[in-house]
Amino acid sequence: MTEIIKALTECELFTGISRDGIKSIIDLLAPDIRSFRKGDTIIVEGERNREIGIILSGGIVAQKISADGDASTVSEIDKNGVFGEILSGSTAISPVTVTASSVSEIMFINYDRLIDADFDDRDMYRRIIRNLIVMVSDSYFRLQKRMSLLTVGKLRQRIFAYLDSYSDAADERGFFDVPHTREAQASLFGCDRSALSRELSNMKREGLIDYYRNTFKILYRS
Amino acid sequence: MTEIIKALTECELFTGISRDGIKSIIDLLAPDIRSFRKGDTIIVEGERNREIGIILSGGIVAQKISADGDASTVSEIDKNGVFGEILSGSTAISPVTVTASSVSEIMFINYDRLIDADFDDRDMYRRIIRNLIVMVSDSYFRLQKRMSLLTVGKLRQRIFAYLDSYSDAADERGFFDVPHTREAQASLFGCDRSALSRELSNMKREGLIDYYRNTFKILYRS
DNA sequence: ATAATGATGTTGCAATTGCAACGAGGTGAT
DNA sequence: ATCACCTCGTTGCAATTGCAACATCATTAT
Repeated sequence: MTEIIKALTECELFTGISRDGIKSIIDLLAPDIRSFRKGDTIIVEGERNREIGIILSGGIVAQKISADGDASTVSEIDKNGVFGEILSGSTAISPVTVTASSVSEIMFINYDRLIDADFDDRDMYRRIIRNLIVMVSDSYFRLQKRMSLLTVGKLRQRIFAYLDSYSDAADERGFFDVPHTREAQASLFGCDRSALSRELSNMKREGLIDYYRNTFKILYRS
Repeated sequence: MTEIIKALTECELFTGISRDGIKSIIDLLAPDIRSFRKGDTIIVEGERNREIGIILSGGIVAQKISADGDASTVSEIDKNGVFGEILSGSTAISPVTVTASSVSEIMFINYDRLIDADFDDRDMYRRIIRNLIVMVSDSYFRLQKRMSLLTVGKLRQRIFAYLDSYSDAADERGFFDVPHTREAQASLFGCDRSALSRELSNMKREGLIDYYRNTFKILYRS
């Protein structure tokens, strides 16, 4: 039990709440804790879901099953991560199927029970509500930012927009790392991996950027 | 005052709350009501915002000002609509500039004051919180759906995905209307208007769809 | 060291799409 | 009715991108 509470202190939903506070919340909400083996289904695409999932150990993967049967991964979340919180609060049905990516232990907080709970400490209630709303709102803006990467005119502009967003962390020589593989980058830009490699080559040849694998440097911002 | 309350009953944030309830909320939160002339700035891109705006009359437009100075409209909201609620609850700065699209009267509810308010009626508080979260969560899924339109492989698939989402409202002959101009559709699909017109022609010629202007019919789903 | 595996770079070719320019139909104001 | 304006369709051409196949470079296991 103390083990669980310790894990929850690392969870965004409980930001700013003490261990004692978390303990009292657990007592009040009596959340389910369920175990999953790798590949077990947690949320089914097309169904409603009113549980906020907190990953105590292991991880999950959210996938969309296309009409022709193959699964495309939408997001992966690991220990201390939260999932299902946006869906719980919405009127929508799940756009994805969620499965365990490894042996996992997950705590489920019922959304309605959370909202309707009678907290003695109203400030603590407000704090959780604030945390919950921040998580959903920030997700919205992250998604919006990702979308802007997809809609900017040409591949080259998208690459620059992407590199810009990481260039803050450049070292004294101007080099910085990006966290995605070429394949993942291509998916962010909505293009083919080879098209991306090709355009990166072009930009290097034209003297606009320098790079090796995942380390980049912007030489000239067209 | 009764006029204002009547307007607020049409507002999503107050869904399920009686007029008396709305009145007591107004008394408690003492929201600002400000007037704007067409073109007046309400929210500035890059700044924080902690106010939920409710449009009592008139309308607003949210725009992104690109580096080369021209403004692209991100969204438009009219009477009884709400804006700024996602931004208020997030840690983000505004990605858009919001201006009045006509002479407008707007009520601003301070986010922190709303969350921290001491409601006598806790159920009413919960109701507003629920409404607020539903609005943000649903916005997330709307955005996600729009993004999926952009990322699906080919233009033709995107067109089908788009038409599908409106084909529920088909009449007995299978025709249905869509609410966007070609230009707006092209923007949704992230393509050129002429490319869209061309592909629509192709699909008509191949016998997959029939259409005239904004009225469509799906003949054969490839 | 060698082999196996995975990520990245390169390239030819074909298909898709962007761009620009123009024509046709529809709508509203005068 | 005429004109101005807006939306939509069409088309030629060039640029971009997708696809597929193969080469190179790194990393890890044996």
